Amino acid sequence: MSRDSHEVQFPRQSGQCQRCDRSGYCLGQGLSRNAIHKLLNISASPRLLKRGQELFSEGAPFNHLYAVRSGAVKTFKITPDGEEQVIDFHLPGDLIGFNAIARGCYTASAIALDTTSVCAIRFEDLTSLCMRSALVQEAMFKRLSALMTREESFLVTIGTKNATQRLASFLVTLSNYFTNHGYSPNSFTLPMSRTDIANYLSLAVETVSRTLTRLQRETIIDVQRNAVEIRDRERLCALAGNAVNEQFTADAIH
Amino acid sequence: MSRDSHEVQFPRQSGQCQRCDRSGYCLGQGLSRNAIHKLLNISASPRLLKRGQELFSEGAPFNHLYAVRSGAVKTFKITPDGEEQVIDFHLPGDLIGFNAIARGCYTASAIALDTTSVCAIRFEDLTSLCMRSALVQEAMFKRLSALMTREESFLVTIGTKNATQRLASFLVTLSNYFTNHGYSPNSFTLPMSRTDIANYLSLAVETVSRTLTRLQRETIIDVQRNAVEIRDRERLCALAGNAVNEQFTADAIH
DNA sequence: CGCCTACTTGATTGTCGTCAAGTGGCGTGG
DNA sequence: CCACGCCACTTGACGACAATCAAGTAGGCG
Repeated sequence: MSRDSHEVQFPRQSGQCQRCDRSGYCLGQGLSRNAIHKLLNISASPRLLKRGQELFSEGAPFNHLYAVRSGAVKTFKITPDGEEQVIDFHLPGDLIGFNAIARGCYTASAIALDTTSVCAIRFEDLTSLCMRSALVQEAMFKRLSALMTREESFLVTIGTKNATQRLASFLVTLSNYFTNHGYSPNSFTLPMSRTDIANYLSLAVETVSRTLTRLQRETIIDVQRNAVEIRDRERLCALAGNAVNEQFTADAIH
Repeated sequence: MSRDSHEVQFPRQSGQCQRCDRSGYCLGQGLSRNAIHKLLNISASPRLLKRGQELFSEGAPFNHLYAVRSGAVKTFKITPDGEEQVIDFHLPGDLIGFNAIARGCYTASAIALDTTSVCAIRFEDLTSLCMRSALVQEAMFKRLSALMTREESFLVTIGTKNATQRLASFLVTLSNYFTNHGYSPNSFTLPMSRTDIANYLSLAVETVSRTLTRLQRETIIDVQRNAVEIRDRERLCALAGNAVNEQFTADAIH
């Protein structure tokens, strides 16, 4: 890192992976205790980011993957006309930076949406660990594959769904994440702004706002600022899935 | 393969990778001669598909990656409402099936758009090769990463560009592919139908047709059936990139 | 208290999807 | 060999959904 001026330096915390409550999780579930221990030897120290602080920027040389421990991160690109295109949101348990492997430099910028703690994992170390542990290698391939699958289905979402369905999918995805991580499925806080959501879902901010309002009027959700409550999971999922019938939308307009 | 009834059987050809004119290429450039030879030992026999024949189908158990040797393949999903969503087109040199690693079954179906020859690569063999060769492992990671980057930028295309820009991007991408593979950059044949293009670019068939016509009227391209000729690469790239000025579109309408 | 930013709400426009009617190439069968 | 029918594609008319433009509201922070 000493010469890596493109990446922001953060104060080192005392704890290592051993102290992390997600010990080993960041490289994939299904790893044996043994594999986790091997892993621990290569893990770098955690870093703390304040809201709005940059983790890495597009084009910067790639050396580390980052595992999100807490908080939230968005990755994004700036299009030639100066618009921000949000690529993805990353929550605890996510690993960021895989895109950079091929080119050797990050293909997007990453900033913290909130106070965030990340573990830097030297990619060089990780690949050498993969050479020694078939389990870790398998976990890496699986993780990369899962990310591709995720992007692929997101692509289908953007390509085929309308604004309401996109928002619904987005909320359901978030809810599922929170459920899987032991939080309340039906009541959570959006770590990102409306503009971020809009840029992520390829919609205008106004459309996001209007659609959320409509979902609220339909008593499907309740939104107070960034606090979301899912009131009718049934209907939300129906919309997210593939609502063929759009009467809802028609009704909701009036 | 004996129990793999979900995958279509094709007559085995006499040649192995040794006879393939793309020897070793399928697992990534940058591999040493040595690595390629290791690779050759694990490569399975090539298969021949006729136009419209299925290589694998969504949900079938995953055992093989497929390297396209010649021809063209499309991967697609069927949405709940019965529509076909084209995920990607695959040309010679491409490796198909990475998405399946995580779940253990294919996440999309694949069919040949034309007479096509593919090499089946047993994933199990490939991972074990990765354990023995750091070069192959690196190539695999890079390839997966490159695929993610590609999907990511395609996502930006779908999310931010209009019909004209999407078509232009599509044509430029194809042209670049042909250029990189030693074919004419400005004159090629589309292996896929208008409907496939539409499903891929998330547009209506009619829009694809209209837009191609418009590009032709503007003397940017020339389309005769599936034969495409790029007449004004300059303007096509301008449209594909990020044409801020849309006068072209305005003009072309009349 | 006041400014600034984030968000909301309304009015209008435009792009693209849908519906509908052609056109043309190609294979099949008489 | 021609006629027919099928399918892929084209072209036109219309309407809908979401973007844009514009104004207004409400928190958060100095």
